[in-house]
Amino acid sequence: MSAITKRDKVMSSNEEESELRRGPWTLEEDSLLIHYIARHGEGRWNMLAKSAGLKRNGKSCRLRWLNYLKPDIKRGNLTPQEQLLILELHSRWGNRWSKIAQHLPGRTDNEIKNYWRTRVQKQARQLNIESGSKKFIDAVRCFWMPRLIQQNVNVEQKHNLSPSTSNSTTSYNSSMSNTNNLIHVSNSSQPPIMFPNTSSALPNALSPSPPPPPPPPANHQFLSIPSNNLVHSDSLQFSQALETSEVPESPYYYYYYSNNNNNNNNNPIEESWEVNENCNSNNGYGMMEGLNQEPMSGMEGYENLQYDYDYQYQRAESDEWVFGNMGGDTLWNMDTM
DNA sequence: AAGATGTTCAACCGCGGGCCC
DNA sequence: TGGGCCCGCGGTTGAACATCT
Repeated sequence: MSAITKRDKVMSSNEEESELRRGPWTLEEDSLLIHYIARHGEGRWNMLAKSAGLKRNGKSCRLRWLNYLKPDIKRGNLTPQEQLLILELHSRWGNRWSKIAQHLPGRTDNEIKNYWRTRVQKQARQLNIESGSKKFIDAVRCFWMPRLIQQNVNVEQKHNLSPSTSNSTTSYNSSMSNTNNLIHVSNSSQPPIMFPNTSSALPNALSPSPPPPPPPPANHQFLSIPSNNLVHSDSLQFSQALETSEVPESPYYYYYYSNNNNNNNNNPIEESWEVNENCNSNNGYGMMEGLNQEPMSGMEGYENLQYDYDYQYQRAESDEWVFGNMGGDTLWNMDTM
């Protein structure tokens, strides 16, 4: 018999290709795939597709299984905790969707990617900031993340985990505990903020507190948001931005983000989010007080810190939130989150 | 009510890496 | 060592649905 030429193979392959179905999966196809994998397991997708009697290529079967049919796929909207984790991990790893997805059980890389493109990038467009830019990451960390944390608090209050009244001027006491696979960041009058601790998410929140964050750079521009917007509105106008740079008056509270480069273990997540209490005057943060002090003063001893801080300040007295590194008339719409 | 526009997300595509022969 | 195959990843598309005008 004549040998099968490469051309024959290509033609045969093309004929098969033309018979392959594309587009949305039918219930029948889903059923075939589910039952075949239940009996034989997954993998070897091209062979699987043929053996299962599916007129699909292996890639399509794999995608359908991993992104839709697999039993442990989680359905429904991303929770604030999940959104927070995505923002955090993306700021660390960029578009490494599968890597990010590994830390959100039941969520697929495709889902996370879609979330990023449809929600997060939309916000970036509305803010007129290039997503992925330093400015955008700042905005995410300084504004979006705290809002998600606030959402967490609201959700947990709703579930009566810790009945209490919300009081945004309450000081955080930095107490932390680790129970039930959750990291708790709690304070005396609000329910704990919980980060999922799956795959050691944000594990270093339990490590000893790093040194206090530096004061904002002298060239930081601050925007102030009236507290009634913060509390009641889902759509915050940034147009009330202060025109001039201003160091926030203390007392204030901040979230800070530390990138602990001293930690040389193999844990892929090296950062921690912590909520700290500020600190009136005589505690090492005193350089933050007052508008007339040189913002960079008080940095002695911190020059060589291997921490990369981002921070958000809240004035306890005025209940205003002040953000660093943002400018322009912008709108951040929480409705789309 | 209907067409235009915007949004979401399942599915496809191309590419690169790893493995095997 | 190079070619073929498989797998997984990130980017992109387009159908379905929602909202706006």
